[in-house]
Amino acid sequence: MSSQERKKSRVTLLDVARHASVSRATASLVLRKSPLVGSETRARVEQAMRDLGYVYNIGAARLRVERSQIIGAIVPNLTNPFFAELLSGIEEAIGATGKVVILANSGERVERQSMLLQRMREHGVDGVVLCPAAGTEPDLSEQLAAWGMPVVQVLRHISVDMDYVGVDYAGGMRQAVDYLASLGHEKIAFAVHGPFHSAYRERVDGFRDAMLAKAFDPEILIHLPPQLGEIADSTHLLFAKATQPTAVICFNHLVALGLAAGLHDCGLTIGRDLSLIGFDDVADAEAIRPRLTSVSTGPTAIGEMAARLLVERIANPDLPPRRVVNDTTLSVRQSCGRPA
Amino acid sequence: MSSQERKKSRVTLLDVARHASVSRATASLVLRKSPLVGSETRARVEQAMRDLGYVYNIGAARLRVERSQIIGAIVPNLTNPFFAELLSGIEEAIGATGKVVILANSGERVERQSMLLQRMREHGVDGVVLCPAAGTEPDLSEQLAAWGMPVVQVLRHISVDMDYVGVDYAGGMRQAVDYLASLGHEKIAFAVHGPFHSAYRERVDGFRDAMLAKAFDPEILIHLPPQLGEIADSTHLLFAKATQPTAVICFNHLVALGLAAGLHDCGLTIGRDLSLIGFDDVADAEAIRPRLTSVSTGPTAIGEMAARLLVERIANPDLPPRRVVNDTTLSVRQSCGRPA
DNA sequence: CTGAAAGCGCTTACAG
DNA sequence: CTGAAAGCGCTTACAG
Repeated sequence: MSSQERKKSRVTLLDVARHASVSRATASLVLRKSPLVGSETRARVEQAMRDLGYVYNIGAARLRVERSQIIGAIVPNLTNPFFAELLSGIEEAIGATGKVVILANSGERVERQSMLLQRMREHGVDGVVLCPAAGTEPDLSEQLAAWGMPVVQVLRHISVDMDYVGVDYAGGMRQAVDYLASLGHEKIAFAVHGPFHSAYRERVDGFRDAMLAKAFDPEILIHLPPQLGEIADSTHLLFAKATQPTAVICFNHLVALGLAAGLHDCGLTIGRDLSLIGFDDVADAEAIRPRLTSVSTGPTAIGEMAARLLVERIANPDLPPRRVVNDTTLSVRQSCGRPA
Repeated sequence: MSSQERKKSRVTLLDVARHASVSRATASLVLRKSPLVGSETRARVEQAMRDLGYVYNIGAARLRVERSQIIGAIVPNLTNPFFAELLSGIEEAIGATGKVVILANSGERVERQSMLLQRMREHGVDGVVLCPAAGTEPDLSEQLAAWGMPVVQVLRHISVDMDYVGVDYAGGMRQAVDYLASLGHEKIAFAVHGPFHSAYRERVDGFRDAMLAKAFDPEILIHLPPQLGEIADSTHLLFAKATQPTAVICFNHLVALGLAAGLHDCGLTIGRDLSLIGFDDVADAEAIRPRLTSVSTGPTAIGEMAARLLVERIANPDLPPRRVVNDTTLSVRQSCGRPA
């Protein structure tokens, strides 16, 4: 079928109305399932739609009502399985409402993020779920407000003026530290990496607070490079500080994977020579041996929740800003033992 | 800002035109960077756009020209890191053309996939990149053609009438088998799982052909359950056949991860007691110890290629259907040795 | 280069 | 329940 034929064969609501011998207004009411239309008429119209192969044109409808049924989702890194799970939760929940999600990857770049927001705005998205790129200025929030763009921040926050769905990183750190302390550990390192943002700060602060609460040295922070392969090869950094840790908490799933591999390379046995706790608990925590004890943050559920909040926000723009902070759970598996 | 104020403050092209003392037509030409407009006029119009905070309304434009600048991407499983990388390639390449991608997850369910295609059609997508759910009937292709919907199949194909971008699974199998044979292996198992589709068939057929070419027994197929945890616990199935394999090729990355873990649980050393080859080579092949020798399929590049083909197809609907089949590369690492 | 006009496919009062 | 009409914001000939 050539594109010309296609264009000619476009069936409109008026065609449907004529075929069913009703007015266009009535056909439109049937389309939107209005109770104003009698069931016999409705059936006739629906039959006409089938007969003619009618396709609803949301774009045209949108021009009248100010609602596109499209929402945007911007994440800093699609390749990270953690964000993939987040996205999967967003898509699931948004799809369930009959809407559709435009996906974009900011690649942790602020200018690219601006461009994407602008593009989404031109597409008339009803709102966006945003995991702000590291370095995003707080005043982005004012711009978005000036645009009248409903947004919910997810996992990272830049402003208290916008909805936020995230996780209780401090609580997670406490769970990890308390658990290690119960095993007898006192010299606990926190292995971090990646760019600086609210979730980074909350994890580090949470770690320090949890350590201080136990009167442990809160300053054993190990800075690791961003790439998976490089992390494994940087495992020696764990032992480069004055204090030799007997346990290490990982910033996230990538750090845990990398260190697990690196420790193996060093000939060290996890759980015996050194205890290891993961964070963010993505599916393959199960695939590491020994199985990785991990603080679970439930990215899928967070994505669903963020989507739900956005839908509410769109329906009711004047709601005060909300914060939803999910609890973490500690999944005890086999990577921690008593200090050597 | 209330939603009412927002509506009132909508700046249209006509406002811009008046502000710049030109006609709406001229303003429209400036918008689309037509060379017909003089540079002085152009500058005045652009200034007016800035002054007024004009936002281009793609939806309205779309109603005139039959092009939404939206494309759809449907994958069977977002959570699988392999598909996340694919998607990342698609998003990247589509974004580079200024278009936007609507993402959806079929969850490997055919009816859901139909619903998603219909929904995307109502949104007027210019085309879709589809990784068809297992069980998709070939006649979906006819329906899509009747719709006049440009589509490129990716990774899995259901019809020769539509563009396809995939990987040379048979070639990959040959690489794996030949490599193992060069190490002295003859009893090689293929560990499969998941639903049936073209990529499944091509891998299995490719495995058999490669084995037959070496005059090895081509029938050591091990069927594993779909979930990561269950795979590890099913490792004993490798040894339940009459012939005990000395090496196993994994259907994909999940199988490789699961079996690596399971073999560890059985007290077996990979590369010494049993050789293991992965397939699909996602990032964490590096995180397994020993490092996993793997057949790389490059999902990101495939996503980019599929996006590029779709853009071409949209521009030129009458092109004959094309097939792009990427070569795999064998990444030799440390999980294979000589037979025990 | 510009202006006036038609039209894309829908929704929404409004009068019947 | 129905019909006629206006309008959402843009693009596209067309005549100047």
